[in-house]
Amino acid sequence: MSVMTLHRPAHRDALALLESAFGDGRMVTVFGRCRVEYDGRASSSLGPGDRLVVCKPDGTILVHTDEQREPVNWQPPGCTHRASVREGRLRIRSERTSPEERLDVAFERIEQVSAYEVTDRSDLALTGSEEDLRQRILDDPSLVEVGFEPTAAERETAAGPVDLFGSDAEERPVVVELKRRRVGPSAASQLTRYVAAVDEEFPETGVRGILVAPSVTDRTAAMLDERGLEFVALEPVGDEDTADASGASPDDDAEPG
Amino acid sequence: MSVMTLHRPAHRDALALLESAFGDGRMVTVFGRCRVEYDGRASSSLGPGDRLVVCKPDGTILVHTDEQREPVNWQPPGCTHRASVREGRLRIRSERTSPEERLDVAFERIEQVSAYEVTDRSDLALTGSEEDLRQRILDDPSLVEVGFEPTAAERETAAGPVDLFGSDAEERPVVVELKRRRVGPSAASQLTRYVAAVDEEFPETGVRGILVAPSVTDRTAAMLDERGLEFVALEPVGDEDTADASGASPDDDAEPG
DNA sequence: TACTGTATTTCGCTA
DNA sequence: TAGCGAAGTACAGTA
Repeated sequence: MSVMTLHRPAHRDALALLESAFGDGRMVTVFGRCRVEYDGRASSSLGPGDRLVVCKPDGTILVHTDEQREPVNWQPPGCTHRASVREGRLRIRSERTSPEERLDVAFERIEQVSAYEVTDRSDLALTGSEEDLRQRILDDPSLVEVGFEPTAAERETAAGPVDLFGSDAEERPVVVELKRRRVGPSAASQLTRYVAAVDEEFPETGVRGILVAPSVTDRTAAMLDERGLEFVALEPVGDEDTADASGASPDDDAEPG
Repeated sequence: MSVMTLHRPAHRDALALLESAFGDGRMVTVFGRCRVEYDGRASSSLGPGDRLVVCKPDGTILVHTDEQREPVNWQPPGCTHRASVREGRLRIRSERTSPEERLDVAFERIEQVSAYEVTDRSDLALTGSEEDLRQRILDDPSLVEVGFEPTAAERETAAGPVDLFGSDAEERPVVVELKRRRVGPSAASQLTRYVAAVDEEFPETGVRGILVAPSVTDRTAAMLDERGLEFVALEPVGDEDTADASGASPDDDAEPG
């Protein structure tokens, strides 16, 4: 069966399902009143409350409350889950090494336990990333500046890899830093680091630094200005009127009403 | 009842439960074969597969596969969820404005739908954050350096707020940047920015910059050195042997075997 | 494994 | 609301 569910199970029955599912590679959800203790890179303690706990076959565990996108507690992939019953509580312990981390969830009441057989072969196709912005520029370098000729992407420097490297119409080296959204001071610092490193490679050549992003904050614009760096406004995807609520997208066959 | 669950429901029955739960402020999980389309800050398309979809009453929606801590698709809190049935598929649409974003999940098969009544009043108590590191230093400034006197936390400068600001034994201004874990180049850049800003405030005073963190990468150490910045090794919590598997913690009443 | 940077980052805080 | 920086960030790519 694809889903196995127990409602208000006795702890020992819940335990049996959990152990079976952990052994099987099935995904598990447990909903009930629990406490959570975490110790590792940091430490945390969470008092009693109703939460949804999700255990994935890859060793991920998530503890979700009724709010926020982020789990209140979690363990990343690669952990080992074990279930047990001690002192009238169903416990799930998730551990890993390097770093040494431990998560303990103790249920005093279980409303529901489910185990799911999951199959998912599809990959996510995402557009609008920084990678898309880079491709857009490589397809048409004049978007940055007429005469700009990119010679390398992710070019290594003493300060780390530069998004785009090339030369301008006057053969001066050009360092381009790409951001998919409006940027703050850290992007200006980053570009500064790269330009300084390239400047040591090619002294006296007047290395230019160009930040390409949809927009910059005022303080960042000032920083760029002070340091003789440039800004070009550009987005990962062309002006496609992405958020058009009036026109129906091709694959959107839903109708209101 | 605290949990309401339907197994392999007809779409219209699943729809009824979803609409009721969205109206109620109950949390919902749906497990089944679905496709997902997202459009907003970026765009994505996800082909058919079995996934666990979680809808929270605060407007969060998560689409989880059997792998990774991160949902393959999501929508943050504040969104509006609507369910419908079109062309033989149960659809969940989650929308928000500013930014305009839309997530569509279309189920071709539903294995299980559950609605949960969630109550959670407990707050997470976390230790080991950067804030703890700051408090540790304010309690004993000599951890940074004998003679260091902090005068302000989060002190505003032209480059942004500085973690700790104060003076050394020789009355020189000191800028301290705190990190709870091993740091890379961006932390050095950050400190550089702050020191430059404070240096403009107090010219000719020999403003010092100190990075306080557990450790730094080699490249970062070189950057600090070049710029005349200093490093002090310190962790958010004292050496408490946090990851001690042999000794039982006070609140750990679980026994192996 | 360690280092580096991106992210539909999310989140909290402050002006 | 926008700006700014932290996070138990997670995650991918590379050396």
